[in-house]
Amino acid sequence: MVFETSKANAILTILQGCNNLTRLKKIQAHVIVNGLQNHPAISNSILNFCAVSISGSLPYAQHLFKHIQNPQTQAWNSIIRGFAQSPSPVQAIFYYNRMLSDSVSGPDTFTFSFTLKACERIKALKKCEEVHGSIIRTGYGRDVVVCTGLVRCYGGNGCAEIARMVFDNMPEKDLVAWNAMISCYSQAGYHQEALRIYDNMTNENVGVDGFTLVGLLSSCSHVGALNMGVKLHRIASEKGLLRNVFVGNALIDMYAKCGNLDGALEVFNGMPRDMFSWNSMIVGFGVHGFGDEAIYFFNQMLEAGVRPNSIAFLGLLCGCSHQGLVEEGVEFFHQMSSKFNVKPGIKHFGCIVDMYGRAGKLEKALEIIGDSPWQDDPVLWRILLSSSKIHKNVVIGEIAMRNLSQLGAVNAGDCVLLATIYAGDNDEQGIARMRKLIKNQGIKTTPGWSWIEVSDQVHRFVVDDKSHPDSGMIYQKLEEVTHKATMAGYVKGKSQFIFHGSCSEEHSDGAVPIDVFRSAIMIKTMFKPVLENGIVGW
DNA sequence: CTAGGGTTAG
Repeated sequence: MVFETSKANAILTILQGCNNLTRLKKIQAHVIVNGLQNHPAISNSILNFCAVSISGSLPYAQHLFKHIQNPQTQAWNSIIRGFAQSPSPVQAIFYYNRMLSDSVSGPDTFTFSFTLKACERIKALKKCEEVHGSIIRTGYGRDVVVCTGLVRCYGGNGCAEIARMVFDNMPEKDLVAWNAMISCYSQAGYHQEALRIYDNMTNENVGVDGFTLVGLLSSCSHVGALNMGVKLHRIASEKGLLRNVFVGNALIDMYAKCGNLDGALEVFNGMPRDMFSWNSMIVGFGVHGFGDEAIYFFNQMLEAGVRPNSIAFLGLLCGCSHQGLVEEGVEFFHQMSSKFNVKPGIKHFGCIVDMYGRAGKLEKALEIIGDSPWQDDPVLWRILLSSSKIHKNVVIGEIAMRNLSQLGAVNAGDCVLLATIYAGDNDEQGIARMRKLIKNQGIKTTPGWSWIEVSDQVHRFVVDDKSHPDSGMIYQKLEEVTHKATMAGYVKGKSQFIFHGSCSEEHSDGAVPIDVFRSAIMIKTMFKPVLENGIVGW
């Protein structure tokens, strides 16, 4: 077929600047008038626009595709790519299947990339494996981009080990490939591995960019690797990446999770902000018990014109709960749905139950559970049970336990909690009942663990852990710290009150000397598993 | 000249 080159080129230029469907259809009419509807570059360009562009139309792309007699690889790629990024990625896989079975055009690197994207999004592990086979058979197994797609696809399907194998077998790895491996580990929760990848990549001269830092920082937040985080902060600063919102947000979150709220604030002040930035600040202050600050940032966010979502409220309510700001918490809880159109989830109810519970308003807490759509979930009852323990309330404690029992959700921690309540009431029979319950039902305890970062290494440990070579020295130091804290007013078993500095009868004035606060944080960290399982003295 | 990698809750 012969086409008029000058006209075809003119139309192609116009097509490149096209940004909406109505205009495209006008150009298309022009194409037909000039007999260019079968010009390969033009028909591909039109199809690609409809399939891929945000202002295109996938149904229309499908319609066009149907009328192509022998679709070439590029046409298949357009339609597969379009569906891979659409709300229904399965369709991309249907087209891929049809391409392999019906078409003479074979898949290329683009086909595999787009198909893998679809597999990743719909979690089609079987298909991913099958595509992997085709990739190897067709000789694309050494392509960096295709392999990066495989790494992501396996990673997103919960197969981090296989992702790692694909990664290790790549003949050459560029920065994007390294970043994909890091974020794969980070998102799968293999934080130590993510950080270790960074050590390997520094030897390879591929450099570091914002993507690298975001993945690594996210892992630092999760394992509390503050020293490492600070090191990454310095790199971000050197590379001029502090005004990158993704990097900034990851830094804010890292500092906040590690308890360095000043550090979080410093980053926050020097960058453009989005919803993530505000949420990280609110949640950061909230989970560390700074309710006033959480409220302050919440209000600032509203002033900045950012609409709060459910996470913002989670941080806010958590802060109110931990600081004992009951009135404020209740007010925000109501405003959630009435003013901001955010539906409270189970965790928001959990905050409110916890808030009333800590404040000693156990009947109110019970009422909230009754009014919530989550009476069939053990979580709220368990919060009520631990509130009952704080306030030594046998009646409500037993109600909570009865509900847990009816749900078949009783665990060892629950029994310990109720037993502690009985102990406060000198109810020997009650204690014995709980002891028996644990024994008879064979309810297992999962040991809690904690961690501490020494230079760049994060050490994990459990209760009574003696596995560390320096364990003798460690326990000696712990003894020393505990002694100092006790001298300053720390009471064993009451650390959660000291930690939050308010809302308890023992420390009702809320005035806690700063060194006690620091020690309490250390003790809280070191005894975290003990406190959470409530095993002390059991 | 159509590819691949990013943050908050749990």
